[in-house]
Amino acid sequence: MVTSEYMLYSKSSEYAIQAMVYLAEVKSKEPVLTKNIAKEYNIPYQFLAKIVQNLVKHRLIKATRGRTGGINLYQDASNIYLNQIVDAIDGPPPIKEQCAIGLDLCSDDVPCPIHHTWKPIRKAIREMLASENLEELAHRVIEKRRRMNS
Amino acid sequence: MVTSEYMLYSKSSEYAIQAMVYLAEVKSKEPVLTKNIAKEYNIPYQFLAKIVQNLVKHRLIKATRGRTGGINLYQDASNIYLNQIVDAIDGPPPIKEQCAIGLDLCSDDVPCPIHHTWKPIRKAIREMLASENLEELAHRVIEKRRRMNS
DNA sequence: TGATAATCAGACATAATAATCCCAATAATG
DNA sequence: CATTATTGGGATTATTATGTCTGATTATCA
Repeated sequence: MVTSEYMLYSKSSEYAIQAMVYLAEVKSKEPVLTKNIAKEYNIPYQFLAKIVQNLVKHRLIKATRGRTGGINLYQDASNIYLNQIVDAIDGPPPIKEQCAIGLDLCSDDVPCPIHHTWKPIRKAIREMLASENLEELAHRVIEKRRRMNS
Repeated sequence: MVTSEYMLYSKSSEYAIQAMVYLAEVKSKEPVLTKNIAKEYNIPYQFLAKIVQNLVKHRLIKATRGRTGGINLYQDASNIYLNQIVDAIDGPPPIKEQCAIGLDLCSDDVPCPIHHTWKPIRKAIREMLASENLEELAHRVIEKRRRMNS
C-alpha cells in the first residue's frame, strides 16, 4: 500500500477545507468562482463543484446561480470550525468509540490493548478540529504567503 | 462518505497487527494456522494469507510449509513494535512531513494553518506506534478476555 | 509413494473513493 | 430575447483498496 500519512478525513473533506479557507481569505462580498478556487489549489474543478454542492446543502456555503454567480461563506468565518466541514462531507463521527486496533468491544472498562494510549490522542484530534476556525486559518495562510514571498 | 474514524493505517495493517497479537498471545512453539487466526478475528482467510506472505518477506513472521505447517513470530514478541508491522505493510512514513490540510510546503518556518496544533499530535501517534510491543499487547488482550468472562 | 494439508504466487473480482461528463436551471447583459 | 456564464444534479468512468480463486510448491503421514 501507499499510505502517505495518518488520515483525519477524506480527500473530499480536504478539498472542502481548502475551498472554505480560500473564501475566508478573500473576504469577498461578491460571489467567488468555484473555478478559480479549483485553479488556485489545483483541485479538479468538477470534483470541487460536487463538494461545493454538498457544502451548500449543509449550509456552510451559500451559492448564487446565474451569470454573476459564485459562492460565499454562509456565515462569518469566525463561526465555522473544521469539524463542521468534515462532518458535513464525511458524515459525523461514530457514536461508539472505535478501537484503534480493530478489535470490537473496547471501552474504558474493558479496554483494547492500546485503548489508554489512543484515547487521549483521539481526543486531541477531535479538539483540534473543533477549535480551529476559518478566520484564524485564513490569517495564518496570509501570514504564510507573506513569509514565502520575502 | 462513510469514514468511521481517523485512520492510522490500512485495513491490511490492522489485520496484520491482529494476527501478530494472536501469535504473541498463544506463544505456541508449533506453527499456528493462518486459517485459525482468520476465524478467530473474522478476517477473510485468503486476504489474511496474502498479508501473512508479506509479513514473512519482511521477516516479522516465519512460515513453515507443508502438512504440519503454519506461522510463528520471527522473533520474541517483546522485540516487535507496532510501527514495524505498519511500515512493513503500508510502507514507511514519508520523508517530508505532510500538511494535515493538504497544502504543500509546510514546515516549522513556513507552517500551514494547523501546523503547530497537528505536529505534536502526529508525534504522539508515532510514539504510540513505536512504543507498543506485541508482548505487552498480548498481555492486555488476555486481561481483556478475563474481564469480559467474569 | 500417494493422499492430505499447509504456504506461495499471481491473476482475477468487488467495493469504495476520486474524478469526469453532460445537460438542465438560473440569472445577468447586450 | 438570444447569448453567455454560472451552479445543480444525475450518470458515468477511473483509480485504489480490499477481497477471492486457482494452481503450484512444500512437507507430513499412512
